[in-house]
Amino acid sequence: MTLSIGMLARRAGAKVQTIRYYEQIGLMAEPIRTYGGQRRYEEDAVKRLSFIRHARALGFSLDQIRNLLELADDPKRDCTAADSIAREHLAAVKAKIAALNSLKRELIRMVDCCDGTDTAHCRVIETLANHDLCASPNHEPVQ
Amino acid sequence: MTLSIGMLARRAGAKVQTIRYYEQIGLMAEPIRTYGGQRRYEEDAVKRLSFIRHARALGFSLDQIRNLLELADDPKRDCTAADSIAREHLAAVKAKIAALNSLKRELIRMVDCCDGTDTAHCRVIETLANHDLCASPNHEPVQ
DNA sequence: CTTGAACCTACATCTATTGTAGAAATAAGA
DNA sequence: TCTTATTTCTACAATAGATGTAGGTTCAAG
Ligand SMILES: [Zn+2]
Ligand SMILES: [Zn+2]
Ligand SMILES: [Zn+2]
Ligand SMILES: [Zn+2]
Repeated sequence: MTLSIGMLARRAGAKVQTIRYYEQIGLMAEPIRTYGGQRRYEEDAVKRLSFIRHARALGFSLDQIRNLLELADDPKRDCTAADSIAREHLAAVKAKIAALNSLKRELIRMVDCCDGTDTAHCRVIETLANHDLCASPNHEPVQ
Repeated sequence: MTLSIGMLARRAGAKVQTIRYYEQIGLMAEPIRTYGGQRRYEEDAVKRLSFIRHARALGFSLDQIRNLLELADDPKRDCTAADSIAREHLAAVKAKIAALNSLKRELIRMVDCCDGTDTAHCRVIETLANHDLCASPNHEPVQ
């Protein structure tokens, strides 16, 4: 029993286009085709795609996922490499949280300090026009 | 005294390409040109570009910035609209922090639970392959 | 055999830049 | 005035990770 791309999409929680995109960038293997040229997938494609979607939901990049899949395909291998990809991602998530918390504090200050009259005296506009009104000496890039 | 695009870039902390891009999408006005076709900016371009870069550093989207600039150009206007753009952005930042904190907890669990033998028994790989091993019932998209 | 749903490829779009190539302009020094 | 190094110009491509569209084909059920 093989699956059409639409059935695979439903089984793994992905869009059809996304599956074709993953195939295009070499993350999913090219499946067999019907005589008419439509893709037909085996059961293991569901596993692989679910792995990818779950890892995406947890914020891993497609490049990290590519590496994790390669490691997972080699079951006897020491898992240090896999763990360090996760730790690297965790570190990135922590850094992003820190940067966003800094933004959050600054935005709260802006919003709270505005007495809400006209834009000529709006604290939001003033702060954006003048970094000296910010509390933090600089802003880390968020993405 | 007018400024070349490179001088403007240095004054406002932007890349030359970025300035041309902002002009292309209508965020910066088209400046006058020399006979040879090079851009020459007035002093107010520094202000406008600095505003944009500062707002970007605080995470506002170019669309939000476009609206903020339009509001700022009309000083007698009630600043409610400006404030609500900031509040909307603040809400998005808070939501992103919450989603990232959820990811962080899950990643810590994965990393901490792995006893680090081979990939066949790696908790990181296992968790990515099976959402049932996750603590949270679902993962909010982060971006 | 018909028909509607699903599928195909190829391309465009989104955000916010950044990089490149090849040509032209400018500013400073000789 | 001439040379030369730096800057600027346009146009296009690339980045990440999908998603949307157009126009055409295939599949499966009745
Ligand atoms: Zn205000
Ligand atoms: Zn600031
Ligand atoms: Zn492990
Ligand atoms: Zn999960």
